[in-house]
Amino acid sequence: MNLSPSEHSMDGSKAEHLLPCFRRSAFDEPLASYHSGSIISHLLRKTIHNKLTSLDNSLLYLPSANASGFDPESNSADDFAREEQSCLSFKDEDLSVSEHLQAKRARVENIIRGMAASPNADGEAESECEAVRCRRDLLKENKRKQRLPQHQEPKTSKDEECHKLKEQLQSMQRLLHQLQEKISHVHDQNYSESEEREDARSELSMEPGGFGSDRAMKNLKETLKCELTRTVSESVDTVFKKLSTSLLNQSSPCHSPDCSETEKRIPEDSPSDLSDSEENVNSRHCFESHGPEHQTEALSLVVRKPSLSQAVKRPFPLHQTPFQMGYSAPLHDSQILEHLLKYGPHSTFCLERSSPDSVERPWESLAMRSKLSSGHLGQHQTGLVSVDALCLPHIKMECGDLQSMAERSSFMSLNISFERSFNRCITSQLIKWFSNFREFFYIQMEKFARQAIIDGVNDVKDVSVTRESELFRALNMHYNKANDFQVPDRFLEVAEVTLQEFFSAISLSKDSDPSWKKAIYKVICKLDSDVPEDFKSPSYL
DNA sequence: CGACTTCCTG
DNA sequence: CAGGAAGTCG
Repeated sequence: MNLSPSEHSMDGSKAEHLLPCFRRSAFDEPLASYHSGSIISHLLRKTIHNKLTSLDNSLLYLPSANASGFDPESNSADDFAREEQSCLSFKDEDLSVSEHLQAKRARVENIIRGMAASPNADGEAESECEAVRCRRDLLKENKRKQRLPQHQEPKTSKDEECHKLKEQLQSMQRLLHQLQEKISHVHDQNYSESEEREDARSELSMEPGGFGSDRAMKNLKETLKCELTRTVSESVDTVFKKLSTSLLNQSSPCHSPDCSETEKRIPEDSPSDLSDSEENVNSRHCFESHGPEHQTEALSLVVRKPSLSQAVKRPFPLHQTPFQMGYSAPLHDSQILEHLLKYGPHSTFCLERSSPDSVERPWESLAMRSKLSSGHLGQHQTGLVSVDALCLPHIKMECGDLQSMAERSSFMSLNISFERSFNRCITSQLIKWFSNFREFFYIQMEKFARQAIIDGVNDVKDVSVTRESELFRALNMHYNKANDFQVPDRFLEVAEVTLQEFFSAISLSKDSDPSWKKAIYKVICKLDSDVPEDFKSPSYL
């Protein structure tokens, strides 16, 4: 059976409905390929984009918001309330948007609180997530209150909520105070320095000056940005280490004893094999990270393991810059930071990286460009690749001077807690995404297998997956909407095997067993690929 | 018990 | 895609 578009119900509109986040106008672009690296990169781009957008706004906003003076009882609360007012809309028709904003806000607040926490307060980071949850619950509760009669609200819980909210406010206030002090410190330092320089320059050229405060603010911003960037970078490292490990571990969903052998040995291929081994040579992706820990495992379902393995490899030598306009000369670090300040961390700035590898992978630039039109990267995207996780590790290394400056101003201590909370959030989110991707794959398999049975297919040999199959289109819409890469034949093979497994199981009514899918998972996980030796080498550390 | 996954729901 | 419940594993 060939699940062609005309034969099945999974038409484009339905696919679009299923995948609102990947919606695009053209559904009939030529089907290209999957590439796990791009998938990872998509995920991280979005993640970092979101995180940095939130963080950027928060970090750079907080000091100035209270520049007029710190008043814990009024200013912060008012600012908080104003922010609440501006961010949240409680119009009925905007409820979904409002909830979304609330969730975002909760994350931001979590991060802010993380910064406010003392470096030794391990428990605080823990409680921060709890606080965010409480806050989110509170927000939901408040919405519900608007609809319900007031007397239905227990007074005790209300008091508790007020107490929690107050604690959060106080925490934020402490943070604001700290930031204010640091601002004034940096400001004074830079102002006096610039004054000296200005005096000297005036003597020489009589040129009027007065850029001291601007410079101070710029330095401060750079410090903040650098710290933020560095933190994000390290967070991404951590995420990838955790993510790749976890996803490989769960690549054999079956936990039955007879599966142990499979779990010990790295399977050869999997439905995650979105590229075959040959194409995998080309699968090194711009988003690659590094870390102190040895990376030995990789994604299984949605993301090809070897690709992920390469995803944790440093994409470029330390002395090289990933920021490059096309293949032109690398940008100076100051340009990078300048760009970050001007256009934000998620702005379109970093194009193809300059690694010699990219020459071997002309598709990369193609893939990057294709993202332009795909709309994946959000409405703000106007260029190619964002300044995001792709480049952050590099920024980290290049801004050592600013970093030390930040250390001197004790940003490090704040940063530790910040990182911790941040890591937790971003990790869980990424894991969730990959989990969702895996889920989608199997859901589609089951769905189309059932459809085949309904369509009267009797022989499992008649079940096939081709590039013309509607099943393929559905998957491609999900994983490779912009057709960033050529889907390897191997993926089709694995998808077909999976579909046949589902078909057979359902045909034999095995789906009456609650754990009937485990047997299928067991088969599929054996199709996983080995982790490349390169990936295990110390050079990936 | 923490980390993760699957399943379900919105 | 996100959140949560429930189950699994080390």
